[in-house]
Amino acid sequence: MKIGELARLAGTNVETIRYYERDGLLPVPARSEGNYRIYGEPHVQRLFFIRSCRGLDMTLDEIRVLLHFKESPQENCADVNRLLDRHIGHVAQRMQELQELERQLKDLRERCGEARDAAHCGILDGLSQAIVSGGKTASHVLGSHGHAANRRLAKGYQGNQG
Amino acid sequence: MKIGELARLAGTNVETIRYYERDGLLPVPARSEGNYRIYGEPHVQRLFFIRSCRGLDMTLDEIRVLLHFKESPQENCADVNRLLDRHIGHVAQRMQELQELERQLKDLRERCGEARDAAHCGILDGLSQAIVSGGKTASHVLGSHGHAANRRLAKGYQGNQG
DNA sequence: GCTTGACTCTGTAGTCACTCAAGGGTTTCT
DNA sequence: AGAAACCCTTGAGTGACTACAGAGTCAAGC
Repeated sequence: MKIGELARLAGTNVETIRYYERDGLLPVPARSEGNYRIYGEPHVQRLFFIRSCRGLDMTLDEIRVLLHFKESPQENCADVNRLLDRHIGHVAQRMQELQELERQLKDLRERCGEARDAAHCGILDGLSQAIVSGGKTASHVLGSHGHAANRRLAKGYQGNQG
Repeated sequence: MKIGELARLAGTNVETIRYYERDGLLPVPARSEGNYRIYGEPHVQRLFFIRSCRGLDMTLDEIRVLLHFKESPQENCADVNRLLDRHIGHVAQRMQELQELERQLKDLRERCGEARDAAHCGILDGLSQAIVSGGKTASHVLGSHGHAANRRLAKGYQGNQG
């Protein structure tokens, strides 16, 4: 099959597939006479695996490790467990951070229950006083905002400025 | 004061300050004879404000809006409220996503309670079957992983591969 | 006066996981 | 034959920084 069909099957877009190929996650496929990439079932399987892992928020590097284990079935899979455990740890940690964040934001929000002029806005005052003094908690996990790329995935979200 | 002192005060590093200047978040400061940036109290205040907002995971664009309101005290601050409400919504949504993620990861983890060979690893099997078929939930908020930059902030975290 | 070291400057490139666009070639349908 | 749909490569852009190269500045000590 050609790249478009593969993309449809996997629910990705074609640029992503080509990106994975460049990045070494997908093997270089055969080419047709007209220089089109030609994929087979193994590619479908592999792409599904990758997308499945990405759906679990794993990095491409983590996925690379998992793919390695899939390719080497004789190896012990303790490392797979470790990788997953660590990943679960990251997710849990990020959730805690977000909970704290939510608390702080709600605190802040209560400082300005209704609209008045910015000069007396409790929110701006609160931010000015750097009420958020807690030490840098940022782990390897990122904030509540994604990059532009991901942001564009969000059909319902239309930029910040309103 | 010079940029290094400002950085120490705010707990940032100097590149970040110069970045904010380039990006228009910090006003262009005066220069010394030797072409060093010279900052005063207003810069300190402003940088604190920015870092405070960043600590709440706001984007630089969101912060730009807030700074605008700080500069225009006569304006009505209803937009400040809206911005904060929306931000709170994003955080809440991301938390829900992470909860679902955690559930899936733990499910997956249980498929391989103890180490055996990768050929029979329930985790790899699970990932291969694309058990995570739920629709793309990615909102404008991002995954549990940050970029390399953020990752480097995490003193305790040493890369993925182990 | 000279050296050493800490600090600062500009400019550029890299991070992650893609996405988008330009400018062309190929295939398929009518 | 012509149009539409698909595919190709290359390069640039996203956010919020970080890192580095190569140069200049400054204060302290000898």
